[in-house]
Amino acid sequence: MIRNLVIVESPAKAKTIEKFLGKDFTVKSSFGHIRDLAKKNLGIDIEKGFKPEYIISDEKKKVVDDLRKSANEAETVWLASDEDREGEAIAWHLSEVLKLDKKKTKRIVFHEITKDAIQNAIKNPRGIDYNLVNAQQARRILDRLVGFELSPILWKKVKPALSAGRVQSVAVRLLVEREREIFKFNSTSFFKVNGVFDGKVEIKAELSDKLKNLKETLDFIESCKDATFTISDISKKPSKKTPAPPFTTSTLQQEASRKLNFSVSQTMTIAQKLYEAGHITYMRTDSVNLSDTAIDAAKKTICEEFGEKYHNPRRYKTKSKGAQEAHEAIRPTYLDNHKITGSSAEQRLYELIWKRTIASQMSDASIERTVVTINISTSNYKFVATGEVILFDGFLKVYFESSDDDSEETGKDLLPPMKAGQVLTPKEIIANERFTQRPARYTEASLVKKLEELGIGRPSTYAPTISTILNRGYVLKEDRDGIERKYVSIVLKKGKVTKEEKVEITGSEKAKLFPSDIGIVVNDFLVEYFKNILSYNFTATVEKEFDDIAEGKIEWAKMIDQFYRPFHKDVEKTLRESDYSKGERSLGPDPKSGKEVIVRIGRFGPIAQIGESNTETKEKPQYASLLKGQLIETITLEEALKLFSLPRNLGLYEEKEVVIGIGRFGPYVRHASKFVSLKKDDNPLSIPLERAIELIEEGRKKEREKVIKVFAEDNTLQLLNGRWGAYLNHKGDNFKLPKGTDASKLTYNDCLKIIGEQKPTNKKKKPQGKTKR
DNA sequence: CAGTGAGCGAGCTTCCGCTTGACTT
Repeated sequence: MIRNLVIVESPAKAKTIEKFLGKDFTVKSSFGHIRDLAKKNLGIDIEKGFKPEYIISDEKKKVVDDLRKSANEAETVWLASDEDREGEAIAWHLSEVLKLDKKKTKRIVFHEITKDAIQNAIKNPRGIDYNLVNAQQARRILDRLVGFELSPILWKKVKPALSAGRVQSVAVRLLVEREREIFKFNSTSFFKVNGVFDGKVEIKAELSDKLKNLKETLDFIESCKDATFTISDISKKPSKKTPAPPFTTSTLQQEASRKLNFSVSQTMTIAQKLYEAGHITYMRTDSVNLSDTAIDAAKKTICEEFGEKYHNPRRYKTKSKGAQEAHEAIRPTYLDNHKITGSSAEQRLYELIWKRTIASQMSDASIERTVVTINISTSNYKFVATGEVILFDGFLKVYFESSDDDSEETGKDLLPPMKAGQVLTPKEIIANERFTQRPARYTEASLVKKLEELGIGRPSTYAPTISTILNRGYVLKEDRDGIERKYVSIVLKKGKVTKEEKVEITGSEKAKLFPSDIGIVVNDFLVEYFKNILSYNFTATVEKEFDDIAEGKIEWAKMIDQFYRPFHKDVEKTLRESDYSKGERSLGPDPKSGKEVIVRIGRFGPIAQIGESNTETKEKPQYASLLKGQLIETITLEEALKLFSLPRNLGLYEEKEVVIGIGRFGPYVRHASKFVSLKKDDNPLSIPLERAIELIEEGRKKEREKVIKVFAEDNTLQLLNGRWGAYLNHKGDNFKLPKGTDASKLTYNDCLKIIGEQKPTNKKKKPQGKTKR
């Protein structure tokens, strides 16, 4: 017999709460939403006022059955999901699905997981807020309508199995537009002049202005030969630095990316582990709020470890409006725990969270900036030396937030004592040609930051959204090598001016997001026909209306109707009038044949094509796939023509032809009817025979190592080496080895046992298998 | 490891936000 059943969203939260409530209360979890719109036929009856059809998915049936059983037994059911739109909807779905009797059902919310807060909530129950529920239903239905009406248009007009949605399509748009800014960007050069002056310590100064061109720079450097350098002014300015607020999902993803090189999904998986182990508070939150308990604990830790003057209590306000303070910021549950046990990634992420939280409750750092101005007797330009002294480190003792732009660090060293009027002797004056910087490509984390600024997506969806646009092939996450760039360097040393041309590497990228051709074509198509939904403020606009529904100012079905009618008209018009979209672009005539060279999206990806097929003359065009990194939008005629040199015969090896080509899995070398993929750095257009042979041999070695053991008793049973280590193969079925098995020691009987006990891992998905995002 | 939308053709793909496992060749 259960007297009181409390239902929350997450099992970890259930466990914590149960401790506070005593034995009269049983706490269970709904594991998020328990039902959703049916996937067939939209799941919405548009004719009947957008009536939603909700379905409990197979995975959730067990959870629901269990909850139903407990609810029937219970005297009182307490629905304790979050206070926001989604949480209210969860409570409502529960009350509907479990057919809860209103008299014995109570809705409660708490803002903090503490004994007091929870007991207080129990004392102040309320009913379900149907306006809030309706706002959620409107959000859900709008997203379904947009996603399930736009995606099929893409299947017909671009390519099957593509997708579009309120969030993902705007994310792709951001990347496409940034890439276009980069195409268009024209870098201009200027000269930056640095002076090094003698002193007890070297004094490094920078010319206050950038010089426009080479002539001006040479004139200036010449003029420095006979110049006197005098300190004209020394000013000292106090300044301070303030700690960043505690982590939200988005800021945690950004810092873990910058400081630890984690992808956003890695960060979330590790944070989930920390949460389940009880080390940190909930990791999906947009709140920067710390509980009173946490603020007190931080005070204690800071005072004990660093002293009272390092402590400065602060309360942070979440910028995104609304009553979303249901969650706290992401923080350690026990602030006196500096470190935890766990994997190295877990430890590092925990430490980051600990430092950020502690720092947010520490004093400002106070800094003194010294600016020394140095006059040049032969010029109106001035040198400026900047020094920084930290007078009090404050929060900097534990933590400093990184920033995205990796601009060159300017020398902010300690300056030696100096006084105005002092004459300085130049040791060296260097003018280097510099270039204006193109806009930066997005990383996963900087894209999340941008989406959050636009109010698009939620903490629980940032990582899945990135996976979606990667999985659809709209976006590639890649490293790119930089290119060499020449620059001029002029040095004045010991009265002599030398001019030199130097080379630097520029534009290299690591783990950056690049839009693909398909991403660009889909984006352009959607922007042309659905400008409204693709606009950056579409979400903000509809959010306002959802808020109005939540406040009872408008009726949800009316809002949806007003959106849907014009939208659906656009959908029909687009299906009727738009052309098949393959991103075609003409590059001009082929110098050999005079036929037109075009690039476009083909059935299997972007291709270049010479000539057109002609049914009368039975003429067929030539085709060649584009290489990785080449885009329809930017490829030149010369680059495209080079692609037609594939497949290319490099010569003979062991009396058989070595051929380079591009296939389904990218560039390959073929030899004796075996295929080996080229490595990332190999260019199929220029790879030499020796390197190809190297790859062939590598391929042979791998194949030799692939088979660990074949059993004499049954040669269809093999132990093989795969991407994730050893596995068993039997007549085409694969089997996982139990954890910690030493593959080389397995006997025939051991293997038979494994096969008997396990299901093959490579079987086709169940017909009703869940979709992976 | 081909092919580069017609031209036999069923039925499928897809959204966003809540939550965890199950699972990966």
